Parts: sequence; structure tokens; C-alpha cells
Amino acid sequence: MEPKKETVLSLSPVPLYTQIKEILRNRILDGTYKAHEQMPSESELTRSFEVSRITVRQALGDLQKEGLIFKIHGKGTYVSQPKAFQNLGKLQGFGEAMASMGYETFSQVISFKIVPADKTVALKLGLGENEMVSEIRRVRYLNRAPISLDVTYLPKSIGERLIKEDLAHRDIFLILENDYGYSLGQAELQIEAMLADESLGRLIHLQEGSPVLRIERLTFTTDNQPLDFEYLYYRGDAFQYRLRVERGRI
Amino acid sequence: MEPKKETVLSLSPVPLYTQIKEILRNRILDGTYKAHEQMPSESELTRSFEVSRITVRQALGDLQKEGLIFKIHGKGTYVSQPKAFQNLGKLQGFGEAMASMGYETFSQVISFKIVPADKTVALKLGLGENEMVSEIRRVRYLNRAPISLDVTYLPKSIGERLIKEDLAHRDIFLILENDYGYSLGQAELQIEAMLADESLGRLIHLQEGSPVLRIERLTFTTDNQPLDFEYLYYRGDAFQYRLRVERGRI
DNA sequence: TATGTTTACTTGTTATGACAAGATGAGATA
DNA sequence: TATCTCATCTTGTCATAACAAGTAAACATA
Repeated sequence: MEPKKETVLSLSPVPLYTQIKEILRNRILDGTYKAHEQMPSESELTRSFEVSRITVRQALGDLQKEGLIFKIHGKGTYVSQPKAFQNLGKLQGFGEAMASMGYETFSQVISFKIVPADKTVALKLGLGENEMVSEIRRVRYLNRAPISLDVTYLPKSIGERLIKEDLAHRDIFLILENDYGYSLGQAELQIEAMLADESLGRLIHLQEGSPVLRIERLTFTTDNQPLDFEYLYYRGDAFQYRLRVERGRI
Repeated sequence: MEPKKETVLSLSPVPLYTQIKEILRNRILDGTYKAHEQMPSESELTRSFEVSRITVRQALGDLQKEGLIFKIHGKGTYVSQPKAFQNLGKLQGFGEAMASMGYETFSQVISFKIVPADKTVALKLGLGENEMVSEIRRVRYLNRAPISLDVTYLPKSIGERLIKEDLAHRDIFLILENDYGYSLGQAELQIEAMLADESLGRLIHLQEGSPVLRIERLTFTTDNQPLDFEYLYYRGDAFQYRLRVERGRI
């Protein structure tokens, strides 16, 4: 059968394989390709998108890294089944943790600003009071429902590099580690319960006065330099923070 | 400078890029390429291994996925800082933690019962559904203000011994360790936000509908036997749960 | 019928070639 | 001196091409 041809914007500054990856990701999420079903073969995708096989393979490889699909040599490419719940107290980014359980997540970047650090942020990151920092606000989605608001503060120089990254689909932790070479060590968390106000409620689809888990997280490099400071606001009804801790001897 | 040529066994059933990956990995581990130093460029590797660039890139890409190296567009490929050792956010009892910060605490024992385990408790402690367990309800005070309700479940035999202990001033954790000789290892926590109902509000002096931090904590011995299962309800306005977690190696 | 064999699919590996785009220092220019 | 341009390094993207190797079903043979 003649595959239908699809058009990708080759003028766009976005790489071809990224565009194809997005299209395929959407088809998996909207159910065009269902769990455990076979995806179109590489040669079919090559024909329908009118790109080379190398480009198709790069798109599929990325989706495989994200855990959305898996391949069987000689048979084909298949859509992954989301896995059951089970957990750990490792320091993980949200997307990382959910992806390892087979859940689909993405983030919506609400704002990306360079702002002077307030007292708390300056203290946490070890900066002067009015030094500039990057502030990134993201709403996190789990299975297409909003689940949290993340407010991330990073030193200006690092934040600036993130502007061109795909924050919608990649964890900041992973970018810092795998792309920028930072080695993440410990994190300090503070967890408390609070009530959603109107603006938070609007962002994560909660009524004012609903319970929210508020987490402050300061992440250090293995050299013990503070690197990333975040406020995380999780919907109390939809999320449980799970972790394992050990009995310290120190 | 003329790069030295290297030989790879092209007859081997192992793919070329895998062999190159192993060689490079060894050089990173044995210090030939040191942390934060630049690796040879792709074209250098292409010449020295006498393979195509695509093969070199596949090897480097895999090492990047493993976190051993990272790349900077336009600059080069660098060796990552090796990640530090193992985990542990510290597992502490409440009194223990507060005392170490100089706060005064005590507990009021609300009830001490021997009851049949419900489904959750039986599952967590690894018991049969209607086996008997000890249930201890305590209100915790910090500087004379109530701050949390703790509901503790222990196997019946252990709980019975606790009846004669001074639970008002001593942590159960410390009694288990110092008096009974149990060695506590990991704990699993689940943390979520909820609203206080009337009876909880009365116990910890909160209005109905106030935010509360609800924690489920299952503590294991170092032999990985579940020992102690607790529900902790903390006043959202008066308490922050703090912990440190570490970034685990894959 | 039972057992190989061929064939036609799939993904995996590798080569060669080309241009884009980021980084950086040397050299030209104001 | 300060700034801009450019040459030249780097990695990133994409094309075409070929063969290897795993899978499975159709087919041929004993």
C-alpha cells in the first residue's frame, strides 16, 4: 500500500528528527499507535515523511530513550506499556521518575525570566542579594492532567543555556548531568502541606483551598556547590511523594 | 600531529562501536582521559581507530547516555566528573531529630491497643490479614504545642513490650535499637497533603479543613524485615519535613 | 506429517559525503 | 586600544548506500 506523504517544515530551525519525534509522540499519546502495537517500520516512516532512514532512526532512538517505544531486532518497533507503581528515594527529576515507571509526562513552560535573586534564593544558591538568576516556571503534566507547578532558580549563566533546550520533554536534572557535565550529589528537601490559592489553583486545576504539597528542594553538585533551587507545588489529590531513606550512623 | 593507529578486531562478532566504546570507557576509568579534560575529537578518533565518523559517534553517544562523558557543541567532548558514592537520607525519629536541633518535645499516648491488622497494615508488615498487631496513637508536642498525630503499628510481640516503656519521652526508634537490639535499615515513605477532619483537628488543635501533611512510613531492619508501620499527620502550618537524598548511580 | 530451506520482511551496523552551527583565536580595522 | 571579521577548529544534522542479522511464514523435501 502506498503510504501517505507527510510534510515537515524543512525551513524551520528545528531539526527534522525532532519534528518527526514530536509527531510520533503525539500519535502515541493520542492513541493512534496503541500500547503493545507495532509502529510503522522504519522504511514506511522513511517513505511517508520523505526523509532518510538515518533521520527516522534518530527520532525513534530518542523516543526509545524516553521509554515510549521499544524495538525488537528483526521484528519491529512497538509502543511501550505504562508500568505499575513502585518507588524509590533516589534524587530524581519528576519526568525521570515518572518515565522510569512508564508514565508519560511533559511540561509547559509558563515563564522564563532573568530576575534578581530574592533573599531566600540568594541564600540557598550562595549568591549576593541582587545577583541575577534564571527563574523558570513550569506546569508538569502526568497523563495529560496538570499535577504540579515547578519554580526553578538557577545561576544566570546556567539558566541562559537552558533557554534553547527542550524543557517540555527533558528534565533539567538530566540536561545538567548529561549535556552540561554537572555531577549532582545531594539534595535538601523541605516538605510541607498548604492550601492552594487562586492563582496556583488556576494553573494546576484545583479549587482554592485544596490541599497542596509544597516542596523546597536545593540540589548540590558532588562538590557540594548549590546548583538548583526549586519550589514544587503538587496537587495533594493526585500525587504521593515516595522515597526510601536509610538509617544514618554518622 | 599524526594520531597513532589502533587496531580493532573486525572479525569479532561484537560491533565495532561497542569495541571502541569499551576501549574509551577503560581509558576514562583508568585515568588516561581525566575528569573535566577534553577527549580526542571525533575526527581524531576516526583516524586513530580507522573507522567512520558515524561509528565513533555511536560509541560516544552511548558513553554520553551512560553519563561518562558530555559534549559541548562547537567545543568538544569532555569526561564527566565521576559520581559520588551511595545514598542515605537520614532516618530519624521525630524526637531524635528535634532534640538534635535543641527543641523540647514530648508525646502524649492517646491509646494503646492490640487489634487485628487491617489489609494495609497486614500487607505492609508482612502479616496475615487478621493477625494481631499493636496500635499506638500519640500526639507529639513541640515546645508544648501539639504538632502531629502518630499512629504506629508493630507486630504484637514487640508492641507488648513497649507498654511498660516511657513513650512520653523516648522515641520508639531508639527503644527498638538501644533496648531491644533491632538494627534499623531503610524506610519507605509516602508523603501527601490532605485536609484535617474534625477529629484530627481536635487532637492537634487545628480547624477542620486546615492543611495537613500525611506520611506513611514503613521501616525495615537491616535484614530487610518490615518492623514498624506508621501514619504521621503533621500540622501543615507548624512543621516542615526536611531530608537529604542523594543522587543514585544508575 | 514432520522437517528443513528459501524468501521477504524487520532492525542493526558501517561507510562516505556534505553542509550547518557553535566556539575561539588570529588578524584586520577603526 | 578596542572591536570586528574571518579562518578553522569543534559537534550537529541529513543524505545515499550497502550488507549483516534476527524473525517468521511460505514453500519444498524427506
